[in-house]
Amino acid sequence: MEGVSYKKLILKINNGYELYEKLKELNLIEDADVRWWPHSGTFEVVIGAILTQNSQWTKVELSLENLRKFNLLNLESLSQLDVVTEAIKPSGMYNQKAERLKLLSENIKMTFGDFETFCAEVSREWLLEQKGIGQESADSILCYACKRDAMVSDSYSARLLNHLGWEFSSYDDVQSFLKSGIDDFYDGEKELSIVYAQFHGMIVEFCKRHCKGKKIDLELL
DNA sequence: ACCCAGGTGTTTC
DNA sequence: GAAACACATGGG
Repeated sequence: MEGVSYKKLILKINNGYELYEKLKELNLIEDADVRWWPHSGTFEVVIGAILTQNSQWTKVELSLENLRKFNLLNLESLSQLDVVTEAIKPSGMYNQKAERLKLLSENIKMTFGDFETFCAEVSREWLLEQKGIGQESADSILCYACKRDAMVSDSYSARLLNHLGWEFSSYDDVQSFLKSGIDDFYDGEKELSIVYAQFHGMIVEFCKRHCKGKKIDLELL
């Protein structure tokens, strides 16, 4: 294939909804995979949200495979610190993460009893009180495990928006921008929670392909 | 040998 | 508050 020429254009994005529409044109996620995060709606998402912190998703998949192999993907088994630590080594920072998974699973059991009740009743505030769960992980869990209307922001979102000419100083600011316009212009075809879920998914998929560190190729936008 | 990856908590100014 | 650091592995 000779000289694929990309058309470079200065993209003017005024709010989150315009970015959402732009990304949608690129077919970054499969239609069938409605919520994008693997095994959305299951406890595995909660574990993945911790494991993926500052590590590559491909490594998280290895850790999740190990956990699955030893039947550790459940609230009861995560208390077994030693085996869990061993299983999640591929995704790094395993001592911290294993300790935090143990604490989190124990607190979920103590406060909600089971995962279904947790999903139905947990609040963002409760999640933020847990050691090892910050704003991004809290929103990821709400959005992809509990299927709530939560817009996840992350370093990819900030980086992408930076390259589009926007600067933000906090997680909240980036999140607000991403949500801006969506309530007003959204046509109601799908649930809002799925719009948010896919929006963040598309940002990640786009950046995984076109953003490396501080570099980014916006040719495709 | 360096920088990075679907962050968070702690310490220090 | 913000800035610096630890956490830890494996790929480019």
